[in-house]
Amino acid sequence: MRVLKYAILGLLDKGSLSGYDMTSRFKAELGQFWSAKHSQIYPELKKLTDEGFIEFKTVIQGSKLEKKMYSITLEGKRELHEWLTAFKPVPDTVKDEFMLKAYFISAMDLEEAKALFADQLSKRKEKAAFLKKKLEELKEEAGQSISFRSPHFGHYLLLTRALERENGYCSWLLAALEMLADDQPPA
Amino acid sequence: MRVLKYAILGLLDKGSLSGYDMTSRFKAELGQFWSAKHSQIYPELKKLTDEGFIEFKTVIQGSKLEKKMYSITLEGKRELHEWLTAFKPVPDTVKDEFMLKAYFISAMDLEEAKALFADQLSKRKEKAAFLKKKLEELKEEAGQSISFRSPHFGHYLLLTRALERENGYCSWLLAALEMLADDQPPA
DNA sequence: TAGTGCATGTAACACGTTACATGATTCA
DNA sequence: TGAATCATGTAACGTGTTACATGCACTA
Repeated sequence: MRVLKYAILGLLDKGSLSGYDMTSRFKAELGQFWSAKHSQIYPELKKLTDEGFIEFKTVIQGSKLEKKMYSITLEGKRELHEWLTAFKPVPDTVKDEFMLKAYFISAMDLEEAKALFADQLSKRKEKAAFLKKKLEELKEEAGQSISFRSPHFGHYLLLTRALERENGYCSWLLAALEMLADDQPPA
Repeated sequence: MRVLKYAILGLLDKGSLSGYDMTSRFKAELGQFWSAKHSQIYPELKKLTDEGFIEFKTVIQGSKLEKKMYSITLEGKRELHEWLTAFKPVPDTVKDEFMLKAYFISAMDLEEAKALFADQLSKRKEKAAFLKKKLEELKEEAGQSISFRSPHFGHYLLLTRALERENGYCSWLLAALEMLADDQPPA
């Protein structure tokens, strides 16, 4: 369904960007929920240009370095809007390698399972703390309350969801670790 | 990192299965966190057999229909165990197309955003209800309390995590919808 | 006997990552 | 002047989906 196509259109709808800029965006905030490497972005930009959804102007940076600043066309805006407002089913599978290990927990012994879950909890806690800090920075930057009209609303939604996701994972890991701690070894 | 390889080894560690059986498992419980189509499974089974991690016996079903019952080798068990107990970093990106739309919310008008979020909430609620029912069925089937020693523990972990995941998504959607409802249109 | 499910496989294509390849700019 | 960052592209490979292809078993 070419989601990268829409990710690019959405980014360009907020303003002109180079391919390099997009790569950076995927590494930053947006990266919690979508990402792509430059090797995938550049060919997609070419394709979208050919299809007429975006266009570019070559800009000289410094004295020689060329970069292509892309912007969205009217056709592109229409295409983006159509995707945005379309209802889609919830995906059946959201892949999670750690949960696959959890499903196979019976192939580990108790101490190994405890170590695995404890490691995961510490890493998830760290990520949650990082996201919490990001959210506090955003709230400070945005000043008063963030609402639908705020230019930061999209970013706010992203961060609150990512934080909720990590916190939920931590709660579950903690509950699982408690069950492991309660284990009664067979006599 | 060939995660499908380990998913297959993990499934076979619990008992012999045909390729068809594995496809069914991915459609059922395990499918919340990992899945693969038969077109990907069959070549992987061949590869794992060549590598010596699994082996098969051809069984006749009925009078003619042949099926290959795979089982894990000692080498395969060692390989599985190594993967299971290895600590890995939390992935930077867990892709979520809906969250990409949420990030681009400013390209929609208020009514469109409300409709999109309301649709997603109703679908997520439905999925949460389905998972809750599955969890209750498991608890009933397992009888007394489920612990590390229970053969259902892996399944229990999977279901509780999947349910927590959907419930968390619902809470966030509800909070977002409240913010959209509170919108003060500019005079 | 027709439809659904069981059972296995390959081919073509789409999506994604790693590696290869090059060069300019900025700042310490 | 060396390192990090800006900037763009292609090639090879790995993963994942859809479509093509076939045939048996069960049951309504």
